[in-house]
Order: sequence, then C-alpha cells, then structure tokens
Amino acid sequence: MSSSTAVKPLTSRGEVTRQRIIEAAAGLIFDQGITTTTLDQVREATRTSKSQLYHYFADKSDLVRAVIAFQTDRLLDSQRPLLDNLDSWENLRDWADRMVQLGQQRNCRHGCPIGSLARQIVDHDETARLDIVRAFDRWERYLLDGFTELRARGELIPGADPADITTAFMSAMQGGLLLSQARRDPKPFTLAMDAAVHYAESFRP
Amino acid sequence: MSSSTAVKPLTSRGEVTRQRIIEAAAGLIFDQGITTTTLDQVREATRTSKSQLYHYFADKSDLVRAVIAFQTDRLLDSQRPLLDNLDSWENLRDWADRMVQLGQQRNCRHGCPIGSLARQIVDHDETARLDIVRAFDRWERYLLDGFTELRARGELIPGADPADITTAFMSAMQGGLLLSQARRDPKPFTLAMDAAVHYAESFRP
DNA sequence: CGCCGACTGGACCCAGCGGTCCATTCGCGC
DNA sequence: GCGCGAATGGACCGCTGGGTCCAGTCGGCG
Repeated sequence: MSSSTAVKPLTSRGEVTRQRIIEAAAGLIFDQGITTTTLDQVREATRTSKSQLYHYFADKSDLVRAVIAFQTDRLLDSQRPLLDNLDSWENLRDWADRMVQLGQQRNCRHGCPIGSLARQIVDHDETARLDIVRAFDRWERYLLDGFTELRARGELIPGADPADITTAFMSAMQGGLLLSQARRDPKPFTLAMDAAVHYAESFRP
Repeated sequence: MSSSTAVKPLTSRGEVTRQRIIEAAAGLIFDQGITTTTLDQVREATRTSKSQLYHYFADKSDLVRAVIAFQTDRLLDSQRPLLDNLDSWENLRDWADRMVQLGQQRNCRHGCPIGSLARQIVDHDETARLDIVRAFDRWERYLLDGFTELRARGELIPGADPADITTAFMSAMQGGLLLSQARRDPKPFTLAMDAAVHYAESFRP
C-alpha cells in the first residue's frame, strides 16, 4: 500500500497483468535473490514484454518494493487465523508450531521471505528499507496485540513489556531461520522458536 | 584453511599482495554485499591489476570464500579473550555486553559479518555455503565449550543440552542483528542478547 | 650473472543486464 | 463504430562486469 505506483490509471486487465508480474517476480526473487533475478527472467516467466514491465513499474527497484508488499501479505495470510488470536499461551504455542511447519515444508531453504529481502537491500536502497521496516511492523503488530491482551488479562507480570517480548520473539525467529537455512537443518529454527516461547512464558505470573 | 587455493606456490611478497586483496574485498563486501562489489572495485582499492586477482584466486567465488575465512578469523579475534572463557555466568554476560557494544559502534549497519554473507550465498553457492557452516561451527564451538563446562560444574540442570542452548543463543543473536540492521536501531539486538542470556540462565539449578 | 617461475600491467572480449523507444493492437466509454 | 488512452510486442542501446591473454618485470637460486 502507498507503494508510489498507485497513481497509474489501470484497467482491470492491466491490474491482472501487473499482479501476474509481481507474483512471478516474487517467486524468482525468493528463489534466487534480488540481483540475481533479471528482468528478462521475469519477462519470460510471465510471457510479457519489456515495455510492459516498464509500463507498470518505474524501474526494478519499484518492482522489488511491490514484491515486498506482496510477500508480506502472503506471509501474514499463511499464518491466519492463528495470527489474529495470539492472546493465549496455547494459541501462541500453536502459532509457533505452525511457523516451524511452514519452514520445514520448504526444506529450510530461502529462510524468511521478508528477512531474506531485508538483508539484500537494507544497506543499499533506503526507500526499500523503509518498506521492509513497515513489513516487520505489520507482522510484529499481531504479536504485540497478543502480548498486550495477555497482560491486560493479568497473564503477564506487570513489569513485562509486550513490545520487548515481541522483539525478542522476532529476533529468535529470524535468527533461527537463518541458521536453518545455512545448515539445511530444521533444528535451529525449531529450537529457536521453542526458546522464544519459553522466554515469553517466563513472564507468566 | 583447506580453502582450495592452498596449492599455489606463493613467495612472501605474493602472500602480502594476496592478503591485501582479501582484506580490501572483505571491506567492500561488508559494506555493499557480494554481487554489488565488483572485481574492478577490488582492483582499484588495492591498486592491483585484473591479472593479479586471477593469479591469486580462481574466480570471484573463490575470493569470496577467502573473505569468509578472513572475516571469521577477524570476528573471533575481536571477541577475545572473553570468548575463550565463557565458562561462568558472569563471563557469559560480559561477552554478551561486548557483542552489543561491537554492534553499536557500527551504528547498526551491516549486521553480522558472517550472517550477512550467509544470506547472500547460502542458496546459491554450495561450496561457499559449507564454508559458512564451518564458520558458524567455529563460533558456536566457544559457546558450546562454555556451556559444557558450566554443566560439568553443576551450574546447569542435568536435563539442559549445551548444544541446544548454544543454538538458541546464536539464533537470538543473528535475528537481533538483522532487526537492528533493518531498523537502524540498536535496541532489538540488545533485547535479543538479553533475552538469550536470560533463557540460558533459566537452566540454572 | 643468468635462468625461470612467480608476479604485475592493462588491453581486450563478450555476454548479459537495466533501460529506451516506437509501432501496433486492444477495448472501454461515448 | 470510433476515438483515445491503456496495453502489448520486441528491436535496440550503452554500459558494466566477470573473465582472458599476452607481454613485460621482479627476484630467488644455482
């Protein structure tokens, strides 16, 4: 949203094509990384032409930013409905288990769609970096809401800061994914998620 | 070590040049990433010629792998002597604090030298991936030794697995660095390290 | 001192990449 | 059904980047 390229007048047909391009680009980038993915590959995968890419996107960076938004939506959707109700310890653990499941079914490759993108542009493209931050914000929001709700119900000791726990949780997750990705072994991610849940539970009254 | 390019007969003069190339490449890659760093940049930064690069390294990937080894050495050295004695809770915390310090003095940029490299090649260059795994292994070894020593002295409950705690610790660290890097804010890393220490301490008898 | 291999300089190659341009077709609104 | 802008096709361009090649220099060793 608000991804700069919203001003173009698009017909419904154009919208479909645009979406097709984003989806294919997302897949390629997810597999190969940003710089390794060429516009010609995107063109071929979508059976479009160069002019179409530049009709719908200002340049490659603009396309990448659309991909970031797309991947964020998809990622959050894949975690629903669990994500919407992280307001009990049981649900939190269920969600963590689901995350591990999701990671495993990709054979530990790629890592986190967002975290993976983050590394590639964060020090290079300031606009895209802010998009990444927004993506993390959107994600963390759900955790934050959950922990806040828990505290409101007295299931967190008063000194515990929901925001801090959220950050620690996300860190464990991202790091676990990286290690699993590097080692091609689901264990680090599993352990990291488990540790994160235990850490959060240590703030139970 | 065993980095494939050990067979070349090198004079002391050649060794110096080779080292100069690696060091400059490491800096450039650390700042800009692998694909963004060009061999021409390396050449210019070291005031060498193209033929020298290919005299000392088989290709770019070979140079990158030398950089991995170099960065690992440098990273571990920067953590000494604390790293060698992670065998008490106090030392563990001191080391964690030192890590946070190191991260901050880079203004949260770049993230972890190894983790950063990991994300960029792990799904792309199998040989380099194994080098990354070796690098993580070397690093985790120190943590593992520390926790093992702690358990031997009865400062860990019998059920606690030093290897698992080590993995959880590394995950928190890597994830925290990524978040700090993306947000340009030292806080996530600080919180992640703190959470990791607390998690480890939860296994104290 | 002279050989030989390590070392260095730099011109060159060429494939691939992001990006431009223009001509053509499509299809919605009047 | 026609006009106009959106949508599409695809040739083309300029440059950058990894990699090659050969000619020349340095320096250790007999």
